[in-house]
Amino acid sequence: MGRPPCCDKIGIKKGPWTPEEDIILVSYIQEHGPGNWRSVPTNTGLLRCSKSCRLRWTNYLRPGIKRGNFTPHEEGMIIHLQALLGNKWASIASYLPQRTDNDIKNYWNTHLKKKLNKSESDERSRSENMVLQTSATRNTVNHRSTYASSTENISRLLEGWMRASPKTSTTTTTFLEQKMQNRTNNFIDHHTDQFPYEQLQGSWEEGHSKGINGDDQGVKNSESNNGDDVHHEDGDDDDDHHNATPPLTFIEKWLLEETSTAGGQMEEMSHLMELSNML
DNA sequence: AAATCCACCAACCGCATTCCC
DNA sequence: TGGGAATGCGGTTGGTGGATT
Repeated sequence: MGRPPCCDKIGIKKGPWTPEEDIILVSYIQEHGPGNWRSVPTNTGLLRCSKSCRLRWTNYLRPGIKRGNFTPHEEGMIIHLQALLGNKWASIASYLPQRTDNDIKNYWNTHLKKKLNKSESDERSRSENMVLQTSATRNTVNHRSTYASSTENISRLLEGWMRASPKTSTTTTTFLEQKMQNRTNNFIDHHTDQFPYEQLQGSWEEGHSKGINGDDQGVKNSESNNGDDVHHEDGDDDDDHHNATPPLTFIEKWLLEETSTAGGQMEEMSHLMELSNML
């Protein structure tokens, strides 16, 4: 709207944050809590715009952030969720509470996209041969949306991932992560070759039309991680959205169903309901 | 050992949305 | 209710370090 970017102001510093700046920002947030970012530069004397402060906090300094390599389970989650939600990184990040949207986005752009492209091109060359041989199957394939075709490739990719992936992870630590891992394992174990994409798509589109989709409607972005080490961001309007208990999205329902059919215990269900409330 | 290439990721930019007066 | 300001989000860039030539 013609508004000059806040970081264009004279005297505003750009570039990598120094440890000193980090310390100033962290100690300020420890005292005042996150939120009200516009007051941060003025109150701390940091030569950074409010936006930059917020970004530094949410993507780097915030407690509970897990850094380093993504586990195969996390990778699988991202692939699934990207197929379902598209490039809604904030929404995807809400399902991987220890990862930031920026982290996930970077990982997708640098690793997963390449993998998928490769598997897609492999598949294309394979399917070209198939098409020549079996024209009878062509119609059903052509009637599928791009959504379906892309998820098929994802499913194939996951097939490889499943086989390579250990059943127990030594890197996951939290209850939440373990639950996610179980969900993913159960899903992979039972449905890799028969994932109901068409069904999903239908329900998803239904959800869309009812307003389940959207950045903040169906999938709430959770800034709260595993509770213990997280300062909840109070005072920020957006956090009100985050605090609200969201309705179960289709994805959550699907994950719950997967778990219940694989395990089915009530205890498990209640844990997952808890998780659903957390998200 | 130096130059070049490449992958990774922190940080920035700009648009969209939400808030507040 | 409208408009300006603040905030959130996704795309993109640029610096850095490791690998390769």
